[in-house]
Amino acid sequence: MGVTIKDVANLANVAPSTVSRVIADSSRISEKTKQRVRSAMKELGYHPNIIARSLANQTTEAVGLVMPSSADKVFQNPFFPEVLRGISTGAHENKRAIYMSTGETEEEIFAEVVQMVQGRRVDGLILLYSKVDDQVLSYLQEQSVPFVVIGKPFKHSESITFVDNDNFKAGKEATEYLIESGHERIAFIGGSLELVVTIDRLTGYDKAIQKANIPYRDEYVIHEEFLQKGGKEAVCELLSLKERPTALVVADDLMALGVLNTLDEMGISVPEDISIVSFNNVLIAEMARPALTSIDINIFELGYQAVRCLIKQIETPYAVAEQVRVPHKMIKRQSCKTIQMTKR
Amino acid sequence: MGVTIKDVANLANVAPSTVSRVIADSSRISEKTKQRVRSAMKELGYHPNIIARSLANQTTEAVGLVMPSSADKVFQNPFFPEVLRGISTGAHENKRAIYMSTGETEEEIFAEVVQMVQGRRVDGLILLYSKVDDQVLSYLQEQSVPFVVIGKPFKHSESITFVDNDNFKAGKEATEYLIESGHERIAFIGGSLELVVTIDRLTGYDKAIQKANIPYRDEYVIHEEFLQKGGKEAVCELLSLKERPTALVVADDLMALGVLNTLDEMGISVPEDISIVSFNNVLIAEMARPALTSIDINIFELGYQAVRCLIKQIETPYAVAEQVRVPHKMIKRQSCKTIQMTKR
DNA sequence: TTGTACGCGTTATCAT
DNA sequence: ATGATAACGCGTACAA
Repeated sequence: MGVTIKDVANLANVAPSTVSRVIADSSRISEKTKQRVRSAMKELGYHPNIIARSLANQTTEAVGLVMPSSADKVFQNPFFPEVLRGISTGAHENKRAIYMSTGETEEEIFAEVVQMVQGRRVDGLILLYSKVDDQVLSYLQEQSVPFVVIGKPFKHSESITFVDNDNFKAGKEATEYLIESGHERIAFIGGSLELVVTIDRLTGYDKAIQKANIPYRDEYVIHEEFLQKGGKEAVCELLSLKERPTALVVADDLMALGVLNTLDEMGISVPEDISIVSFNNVLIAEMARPALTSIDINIFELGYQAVRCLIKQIETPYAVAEQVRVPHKMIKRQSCKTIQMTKR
Repeated sequence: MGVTIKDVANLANVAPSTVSRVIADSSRISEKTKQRVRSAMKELGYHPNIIARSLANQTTEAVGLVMPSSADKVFQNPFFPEVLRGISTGAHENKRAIYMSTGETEEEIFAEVVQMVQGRRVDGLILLYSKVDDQVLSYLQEQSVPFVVIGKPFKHSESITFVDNDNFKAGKEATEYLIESGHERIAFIGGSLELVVTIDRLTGYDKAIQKANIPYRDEYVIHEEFLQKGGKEAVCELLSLKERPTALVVADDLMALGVLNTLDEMGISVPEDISIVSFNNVLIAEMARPALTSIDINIFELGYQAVRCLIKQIETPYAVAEQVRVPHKMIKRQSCKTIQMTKR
């Protein structure tokens, strides 16, 4: 079918190996021969067969992306397109292709990862999630395949390369901001406790209220999915309490949007009655009414840095694990209000 | 390094070709041998090298995705994650992997496509956009590589397999709905005229007002980017007119959100002062306040059907081009209002 | 039913 | 500086 290295070799009157060297721009080939070979390549419309090259030199120039298991729901969250954009940019700068997992259940995804790795389809992988007891992660570790986690691994994080925000600090700052604004009845609406990001932000929240001598209340901490539906359900729970919170720390913008709309339906206004700080600062945070005060976690950079780390790992085997902290920043908008201090 | 077909053959005391046949579950191998080989594979932890397989049988079991050139902006639109979800689901059902382009400029993307195709990295491609005079499309046609366009190709659409909505009809219906609600001063805010989808919806709009004997006004037709920023700019233009429109057909939910917020800032209320119908019905259409009346174009299905068509094309060479129309449906919400008829 | 031998397109090693 | 040849791991026509 296609034109191969042999065809080029014939036309240029050289050996196939010479053509190969010209492709690699080897310094041991005379400039004259290079010219001849190159014009032969052009004339024939030659393009190297990447598959054959991969087989010969055991490298693919491709990185694998492992999506979270609930792929159907996950794409609804703007986090993923944005992190994908960062990854895409990084991959492109490093001339790497992207290979995506398509599985939906955990088992399917695991099988795909094994395929990618053992099938030598990719040189390394990026995990777009981080959860407790992940078999994919264990597998990659024992195979010693280069990989990077976006988010902090639950265990052995010292020996794993990961890119993450300081979610503890972010959670703490969000909460402190509300405390400084005079709030004391502050609730936390987070995602699943299986996700390390939830744990970190919650711990930060905890630390902040503790530091301010505000008692921790179990009924003020709610866990739902990272979607607006989760936000809705959380609000219903919280508003049924005797002592309603005056402020909410919501672990995701999309959830916060659900919260916003539910509160609106119930005639509770933000920020007059309830203040909200959320996380991620995706587009909708700005577009919401009122616009949401949100912690910008620089999602693009998470993806971009993940690729950088991965390439580094691929190119320098036995490199030590690297931990990258992407800085966050609170973007203040209209969803928070200072209230009267109740004591002292 | 890894364990190969030969290792398995040795352990099972058979020839490598026998192992290969067991993998393919050939009917010409005795059940007894199969068992023996399989247990050998298990014992050694064997996994086929997909790269080698690809080289041998000239197939990759992977499909390539070509993103639009302005990758940075494009991911902000919820259209893409959703179509990606459809593609991902379809690919998974067909046991195909996904390769994504990472280039940003048109030239980069073109080079990548050539790599994918000539490098035999993919068996076929899906174009996630459709624009006038696309060199990628021309290239794929002349190479006779299986490919599917999401959206309608501008030229030669009969000979190209594509998956699209009936955007003409959708544009017409949206406009007719407003006309039936008593509106006559109806503006159209669309994306770039380079995009076929814009052309189709605009033509539908045109047809509808023509049919209703409403004169076409140049100043009522505006083209901006498919983002909320575009929506904002469009509104400013329209509201500076002497005769302000009473209704808007906005070609994208995200733009509509921009429109909504801009109108809000200017103290113009929706739907009391201006009615809006938009397209795509992504999550934010529902979450916007007021919730947007939007034409649901079934984005997931666009992606899903695209994969189906592509696989079909890959598996049956020389198949005729197929055109799939994904049905749309208007979702009525709170952004439209019936107004007093002015004449007759 | 199973084995032998060659080809897929490239790179790498060893000659020259 | 260049050529011949052997891998890379698998599929398959042909032989047995």
